[in-house]
Amino acid sequence: MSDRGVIDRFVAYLRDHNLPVTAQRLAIAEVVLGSDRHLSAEEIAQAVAARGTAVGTATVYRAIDTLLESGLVVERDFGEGFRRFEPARDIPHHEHLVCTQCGRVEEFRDERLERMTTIVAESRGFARQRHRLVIHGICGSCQRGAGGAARIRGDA
Amino acid sequence: MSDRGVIDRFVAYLRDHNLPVTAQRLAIAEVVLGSDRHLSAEEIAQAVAARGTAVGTATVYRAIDTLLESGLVVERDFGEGFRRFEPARDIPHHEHLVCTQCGRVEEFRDERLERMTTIVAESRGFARQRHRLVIHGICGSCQRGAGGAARIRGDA
DNA sequence: ATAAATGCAAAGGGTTTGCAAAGGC
DNA sequence: GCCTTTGCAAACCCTTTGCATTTAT
Repeated sequence: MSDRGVIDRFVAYLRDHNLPVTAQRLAIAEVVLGSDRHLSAEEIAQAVAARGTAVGTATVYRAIDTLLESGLVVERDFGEGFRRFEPARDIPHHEHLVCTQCGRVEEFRDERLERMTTIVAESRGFARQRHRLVIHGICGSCQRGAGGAARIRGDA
Repeated sequence: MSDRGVIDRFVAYLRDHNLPVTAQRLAIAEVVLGSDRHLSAEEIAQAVAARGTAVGTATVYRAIDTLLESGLVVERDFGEGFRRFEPARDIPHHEHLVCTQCGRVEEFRDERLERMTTIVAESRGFARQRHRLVIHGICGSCQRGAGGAARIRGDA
């Protein structure tokens, strides 16, 4: 299930920074790094609790901070009013396709887009740093009438 | 300053929906519809107060809801932890370029991008509804060393 | 032994809601 | 006059912080 190698890298990061390797940090790291979804802080807490080692909310957020600082996890904001987190995989950068019905998130990569953003930014005098593209639509299974659930705050 | 025509359309919308045309709604509509910036709820409240007619926070949010429903205003989420609002101009859709230093927001339009998002969505079985692209970078004046201020929450 | 992490609960920021008072139609 | 809006304050959600206690090293 969870990729041992990534956990080891997190432990190495903790050691490097003289940060204690606690059971809570490990449990949280295993959940986030082992997930292929974009988890919210609450979902992380629930998943950790489901494994038998419940942790406090503050601990989840503090562990997430550490994971973000380690670079092993990245945060996402889909305009839901809260953040989501996902393992920073080898993929250098990718865009998101979000189902407005069930909340499912798919990823994709497009190099043309990458180039295009640089050109646009420069044409307006901006030094491009990064970009973010989210396409909203209805996924295949929802189009076929599978009852969805999640609701996200509309943004243009 | 504010475009009378748009206000009239808002009044027409209110009439059409049997919603009272109150001084507060008008003041808020004039501020939002007359602005060329992306205002936060708080900024709207301040601007309205500056005009001499202070309104409560709840009223600002409720009036914004009405403006959104009327289609005359659209909301934006730049990952700052709160929403911003801008008049829905004739521009059908546009992207944003945000300065990570001073917070300045510029808009632009790109048709190729529009098409590209439809193609990508369809290739993955999604029925495209809308998309959102934000490019982060450093604007010209900040590159030349003008002290910025605003800080936005990092998102990839 | 020491410095840091944990948990809890309280605080914090943006937004929403309940309800009595005010006001448009 | 009836029904909606307003304002205030309390409630809400997500997130952060303070502090006593537990824990890794």
